[in-house]
Amino acid sequence: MGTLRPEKLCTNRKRLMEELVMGRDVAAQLRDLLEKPTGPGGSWPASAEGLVVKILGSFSASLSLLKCTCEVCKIPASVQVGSPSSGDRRSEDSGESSKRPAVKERRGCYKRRKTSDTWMKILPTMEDGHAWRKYGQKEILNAKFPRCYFRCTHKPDQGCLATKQVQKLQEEPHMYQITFGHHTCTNTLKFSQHTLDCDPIKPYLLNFESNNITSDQDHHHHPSYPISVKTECNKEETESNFSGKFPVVAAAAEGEEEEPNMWADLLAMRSDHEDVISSTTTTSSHGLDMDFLNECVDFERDFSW
DNA sequence: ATGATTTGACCGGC
DNA sequence: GCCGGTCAAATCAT
Repeated sequence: MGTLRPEKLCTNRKRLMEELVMGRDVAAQLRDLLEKPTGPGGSWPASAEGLVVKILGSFSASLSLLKCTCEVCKIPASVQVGSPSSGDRRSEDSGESSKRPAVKERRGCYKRRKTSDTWMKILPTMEDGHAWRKYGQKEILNAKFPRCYFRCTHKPDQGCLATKQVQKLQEEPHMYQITFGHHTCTNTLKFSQHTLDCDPIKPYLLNFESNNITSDQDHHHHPSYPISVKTECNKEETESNFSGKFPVVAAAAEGEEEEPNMWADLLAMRSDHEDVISSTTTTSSHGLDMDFLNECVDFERDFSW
């Protein structure tokens, strides 16, 4: 786990909030601007682009700061979970075993993959830009929350063997310990394994700093890094039973209290690029929506870091 | 109807 | 033998 000196952490958080508030204000300005009639040919005034640049710059700085405050660790998966062999034993697993009719013979039906090609991070969001399909959930010894298992949705069509394991941290339920496997599919929506390995946020910083949201690169690097504090489970009654659907989507759909769906509008502005939204995870293009900013502000206000 | 999720069983590594 | 990862039928959601 990375550590940061408390005073530095405090400064970073303050700057983070300043950046986010500024971004929010500029976004509001942009909203007002976009509500006005468009210019000839349906184009937006040049000042809109300036505001967009400002917003992106603000987010870029914020993400940089977040990068410092988030604990992002690179621990070999082989040592990822301190699971001392001691501890309470679960006994229900070996209970009555014939509720299911005639399970077909599965002896030797699969090989457990080596973990050498996996890597673990602790992030505030489950989302990583890939499309995943949940295939299992398991209670883990000495862990309060179950571990969820996901595989790449492109396994059937591209044979991608990537899997990821997501587990809420016991101490910090809004943080997720995520173990990634390597993607072999070509449908990476946001960033490659390598870039994620270096820094989960960096690709977006690069993109932001390009200040060119309509460039062709946007096909693969649109500024929608799903950093969101809305990482709650989709079902309240099963706090640990989150589904594979990314919560940001729900967050965006829940209805904004004060801000319209500006990011949808912004994306629409770039809609001359086909089909940015090509999979379920791209619905997280709302990931940087106003809810996030509002929550950050609320979070800062309510929570003494 | 189809695809996604849930969940108990199965399997392999330690 | 225990524990965690995976399978796959059942169930749910759209």
